[in-house]
Amino acid sequence: MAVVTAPLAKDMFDPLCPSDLNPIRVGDKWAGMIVRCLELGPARFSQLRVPLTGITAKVLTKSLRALERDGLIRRAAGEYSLTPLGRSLLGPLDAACAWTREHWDELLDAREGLYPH
Amino acid sequence: MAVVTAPLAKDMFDPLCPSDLNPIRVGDKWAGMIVRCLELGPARFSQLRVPLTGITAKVLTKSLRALERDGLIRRAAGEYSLTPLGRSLLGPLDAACAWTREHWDELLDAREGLYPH
DNA sequence: CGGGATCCGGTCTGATACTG
DNA sequence: CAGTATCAGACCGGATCCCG
Repeated sequence: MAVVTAPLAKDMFDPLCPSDLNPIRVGDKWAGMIVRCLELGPARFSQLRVPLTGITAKVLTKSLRALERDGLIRRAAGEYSLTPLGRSLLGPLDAACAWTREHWDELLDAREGLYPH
Repeated sequence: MAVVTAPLAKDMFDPLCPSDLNPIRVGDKWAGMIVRCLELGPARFSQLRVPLTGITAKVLTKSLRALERDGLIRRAAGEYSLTPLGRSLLGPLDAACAWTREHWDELLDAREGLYPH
């Protein structure tokens, strides 16, 4: 796969999205988004910080280390990329995202009243 | 679906299984297992405690409340059961379980050395 | 039986400062 | 640039006791 040199979009993820509603998660809070970012190609630390709005260096470091420890990503020459194992995770991750998109309104309805207006 | 009167098995889940290795999760630590239990039919509080080895009443209560709040389970007449939304979650949950089974040895290898012997 | 109240130790988080 | 160190506060699951 070719290296993507285009910068990752700032609005790749909606920081206002109440993603805590999603009952399906991959790793910690950020792991799923990190995998999504790396799906497009290797990226550097500071590149990853752009779409992951509001993440601190410490937390990003911790998430990256956890993913590395679990064999899902690899670090080489200052760039992070998915391992084959990490890439294989994209399948179930897509399934989870599809489910969430499909049932998003039901999830919101279930919590209706908890988020007035 | 008929009500399952047979008790849930004590060894439905392996308490020694290092399930923290699984990068895909549904809700909190227990939510996935609870959904699995209810897949077989409605169950009561004390029935659920049997396969969920070691769970305390407080934690089970909290998990059940969270699942109820999110519209995945419903409580009626002292029995918990899956809602249609909760049942629809079984698809992606199966996909996640399949991925984990398929890559379990790779996950263990990745952490090799962290668990000596 | 089905929880609620309380306490506690560990973890996670954010902010800030510092470094190779 | 790519982190590490540190500290304070929030949050977490687990244990224990209690209650209708």
